[in-house]
Amino acid sequence: MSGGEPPDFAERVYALVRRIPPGRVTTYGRIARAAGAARSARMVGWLLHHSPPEVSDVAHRVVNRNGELTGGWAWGHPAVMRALLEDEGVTFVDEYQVDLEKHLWDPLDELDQSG
DNA sequence: AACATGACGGTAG
DNA sequence: TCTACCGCCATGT
Repeated sequence: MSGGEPPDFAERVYALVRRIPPGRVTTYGRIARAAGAARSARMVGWLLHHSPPEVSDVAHRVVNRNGELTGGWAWGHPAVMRALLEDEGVTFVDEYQVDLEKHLWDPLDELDQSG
Protein backbone atom coordinates (compact mmCIF):
# COMPACT_ATOMS: atom_id res chain seq x y z
CA MET A 1 0.00 0.00 0.00
CA SER A 2 1.22 3.37 -0.78
CA GLY A 3 1.87 5.51 2.23
CA GLY A 4 2.87 9.04 2.87
CA GLU A 5 0.03 10.66 0.95
CA PRO A 6 -1.31 13.92 2.35
CA PRO A 7 -4.54 13.59 4.31
CA ASP A 8 -7.72 13.93 2.31
CA PHE A 9 -9.48 17.26 2.26
CA ALA A 10 -12.38 15.56 4.01
CA GLU A 11 -10.26 14.38 6.90
CA ARG A 12 -8.75 17.83 7.33
CA VAL A 13 -12.22 19.35 7.41
CA TYR A 14 -13.47 16.81 9.91
CA ALA A 15 -10.43 17.36 12.13
CA LEU A 16 -10.99 21.11 12.14
CA VAL A 17 -14.69 20.82 12.90
CA ARG A 18 -13.93 18.61 15.89
CA ARG A 19 -11.62 21.32 17.23
CA ILE A 20 -14.32 23.98 17.36
CA PRO A 21 -14.68 24.85 21.06
CA PRO A 22 -18.15 24.68 22.65
CA GLY A 23 -19.91 28.03 22.71
CA ARG A 24 -18.02 29.06 19.58
CA VAL A 25 -18.97 28.97 15.91
CA THR A 26 -17.11 29.11 12.61
CA THR A 27 -18.04 29.23 8.96
CA TYR A 28 -17.78 26.86 6.02
CA GLY A 29 -15.45 29.26 4.29
CA ARG A 30 -13.08 29.57 7.26
CA ILE A 31 -12.84 25.80 7.50
CA ALA A 32 -12.24 25.50 3.77
CA ARG A 33 -9.51 28.11 3.94
CA ALA A 34 -7.84 26.42 6.92
CA ALA A 35 -8.02 23.09 5.11
CA GLY A 36 -6.14 24.59 2.18
CA ALA A 37 -8.99 25.17 -0.26
CA ALA A 38 -10.42 28.62 0.34
CA ARG A 39 -12.79 28.39 -2.60
CA SER A 40 -14.19 24.99 -1.70
CA ALA A 41 -16.65 26.11 0.96
CA ARG A 42 -19.31 24.07 -0.81
CA MET A 43 -17.28 20.94 -0.29
CA VAL A 44 -17.22 21.63 3.44
CA GLY A 45 -20.98 21.83 3.46
CA TRP A 46 -21.27 18.69 1.39
CA LEU A 47 -18.81 16.85 3.65
CA LEU A 48 -20.66 17.84 6.81
CA HIS A 49 -23.86 16.58 5.24
CA HIS A 50 -22.09 13.23 4.83
CA SER A 51 -20.08 13.29 8.05
CA PRO A 52 -19.75 10.48 10.62
CA PRO A 53 -21.52 10.81 14.02
CA GLU A 54 -18.26 11.87 15.63
CA VAL A 55 -18.28 14.99 13.47
CA SER A 56 -22.00 15.58 13.06
CA ASP A 57 -22.13 15.66 16.85
CA VAL A 58 -20.41 19.06 16.78
CA ALA A 59 -21.46 20.17 13.31
CA HIS A 60 -23.99 22.58 14.80
CA ARG A 61 -21.06 24.91 15.45
CA VAL A 62 -20.67 25.52 11.72
CA VAL A 63 -22.73 28.29 10.16
CA ASN A 64 -22.53 30.24 6.94
CA ARG A 65 -20.59 33.49 6.43
CA ASN A 66 -23.57 35.48 7.67
CA GLY A 67 -24.02 33.44 10.83
CA GLU A 68 -27.23 31.89 9.54
CA LEU A 69 -28.14 28.30 10.40
CA THR A 70 -28.27 27.20 6.78
CA GLY A 71 -27.65 23.59 7.78
CA GLY A 72 -30.25 23.58 10.51
CA TRP A 73 -32.59 21.32 8.57
CA ALA A 74 -30.07 18.50 9.07
CA TRP A 75 -31.49 18.29 12.58
CA GLY A 76 -35.05 18.16 11.29
CA HIS A 77 -35.56 21.88 11.95
CA PRO A 78 -33.20 24.87 12.49
CA ALA A 79 -34.76 25.30 15.96
CA VAL A 80 -32.97 22.14 17.06
CA MET A 81 -29.61 23.49 15.91
CA ARG A 82 -30.35 26.79 17.61
CA ALA A 83 -31.15 24.99 20.88
CA LEU A 84 -27.83 23.14 20.73
CA LEU A 85 -25.94 26.42 20.27
CA GLU A 86 -27.88 28.27 22.96
CA ASP A 87 -27.13 25.40 25.33
CA GLU A 88 -23.46 26.20 24.81
CA GLY A 89 -23.97 29.89 25.46
CA VAL A 90 -24.15 31.14 21.88
CA THR A 91 -26.31 34.24 21.47
CA PHE A 92 -28.42 35.11 18.45
CA VAL A 93 -29.03 38.36 16.60
CA ASP A 94 -32.01 36.89 14.77
CA GLU A 95 -34.28 33.83 14.88
CA TYR A 96 -31.74 31.66 13.10
CA GLN A 97 -28.67 33.88 12.96
CA VAL A 98 -25.87 33.70 15.54
CA ASP A 99 -23.82 36.64 16.77
CA LEU A 100 -20.68 36.02 14.73
CA GLU A 101 -18.92 39.10 16.10
CA LYS A 102 -19.25 37.60 19.54
CA HIS A 103 -18.67 33.88 19.00
CA LEU A 104 -16.71 33.53 15.78
CA TRP A 105 -13.82 31.08 16.06
CA ASP A 106 -11.30 30.98 13.25
CA PRO A 107 -9.39 27.69 12.82
CA LEU A 108 -6.44 29.66 11.45
CA ASP A 109 -6.27 31.48 14.77
CA GLU A 110 -5.95 28.11 16.52
CA LEU A 111 -3.11 27.07 14.25
CA ASP A 112 -1.33 30.35 14.90
CA GLN A 113 -1.58 30.01 18.65
CA SER A 114 -0.62 26.36 19.14
CA GLY A 115 1.69 26.25 16.14
C1' DA B 1 -21.40 12.27 -21.43
C1' DA B 2 -24.33 16.51 -20.37
C1' DC B 3 -27.03 18.90 -17.02
C1' DA B 4 -28.80 20.12 -12.46
C1' DT B 5 -28.20 20.50 -7.58
C1' DG B 6 -26.00 21.55 -3.11
C1' DA B 7 -25.25 22.35 5.12
C1' DC B 8 -20.92 28.14 0.43
C1' DG B 9 -18.22 32.54 -0.56
C1' DG B 10 -16.84 36.56 -3.03
C1' DT B 11 -17.53 40.10 -6.34
C1' DA B 12 -20.29 43.10 -9.43
C1' DG B 13 -24.20 45.96 -10.61
C1' DT C 1 -30.29 45.61 0.44
C1' DC C 2 -30.98 42.34 -3.11
C1' DT C 3 -30.10 39.70 -7.41
C1' DA C 4 -27.03 37.55 -10.50
C1' DC C 5 -22.85 35.19 -11.82
C1' DC C 6 -18.62 32.54 -11.19
C1' DG C 7 -15.62 29.13 -8.85
C1' DC C 8 -15.30 24.75 -6.52
C1' DC C 9 -16.26 19.52 -7.06
C1' DA C 10 -19.01 15.31 -5.56
C1' DT C 11 -23.50 13.12 -6.54
C1' DG C 12 -27.77 12.01 -8.93
C1' DT C 13 -30.49 11.77 -13.08
